[in-house]
Amino acid sequence: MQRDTRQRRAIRRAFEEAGHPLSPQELLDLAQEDVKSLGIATVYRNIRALQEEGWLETVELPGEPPRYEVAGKGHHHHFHCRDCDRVFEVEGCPGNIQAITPEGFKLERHEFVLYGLCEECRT
Amino acid sequence: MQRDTRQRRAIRRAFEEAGHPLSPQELLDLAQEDVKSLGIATVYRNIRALQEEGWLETVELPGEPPRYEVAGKGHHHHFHCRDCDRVFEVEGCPGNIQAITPEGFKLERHEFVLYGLCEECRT
DNA sequence: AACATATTGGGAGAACATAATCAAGAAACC
DNA sequence: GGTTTCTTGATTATGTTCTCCCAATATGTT
Repeated sequence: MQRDTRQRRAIRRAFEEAGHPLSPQELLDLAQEDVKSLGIATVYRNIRALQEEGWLETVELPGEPPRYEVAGKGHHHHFHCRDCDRVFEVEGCPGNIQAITPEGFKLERHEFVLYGLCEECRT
Repeated sequence: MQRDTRQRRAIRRAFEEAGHPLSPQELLDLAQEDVKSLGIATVYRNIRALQEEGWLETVELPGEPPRYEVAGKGHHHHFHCRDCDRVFEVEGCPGNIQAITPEGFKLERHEFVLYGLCEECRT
């Protein structure tokens, strides 16, 4: 059976407290505040386990290794800060996507990525 | 000075005839129709040269290695076919992007990626 | 507390994309 | 045509991300 370890708790907590998608390295850094001995292998292992469990979802952005976020948030997009490199959630969705889909193509889903400076880095 | 080689001609021609972004491997396959001995190292070398020259631009899509397309096309987005894995250009741009940008964030640019089936794969 | 076993940490290593190396070949110029 | 030197092709190396392995450790159970 699945055990409730300090490491797994720290990892889950990091996601909940961060409130935005985390890369494995970001996750390691945050979770190490709870469990300083945490290793990167454990991070990857738990990311996989939490994904299979349906608790985590993958966030893929152009030219970036995957990040992960807590699942079940409903349709949203992401904002990537070019300064601090963090990714934030964006509510809502711009207008008529079907309208720009090429003739004859079947649109199934879409991703939208905003770039710029987050509130903190803007100053 | 820069020499005009069969390989370089084949690579340029592949981009022009394809009319959509190419991965290094796709480029190799296409350009080998002209120059069967073409090697992957030459492909990467010429991609870099053509980029520095401003003739090529990088197209980054989520979770994918970069593709490249002929530069100077003006603002557009991309459609990724889940079946044939090819990427196509999409004209136009959906509505009000600033409207969904989080409070206090500075929006500088955006990417938009459509997914589904291209005309050929739809059948 | 003692046991059974899931989990961890750290290092080795697989997988992938791309860059460096270098001898051989091919453009450009005389 | 001969020479110079840029370019190529094949191989090897590199960087990155992620997985595997295994002895040591921690958890849940009795």
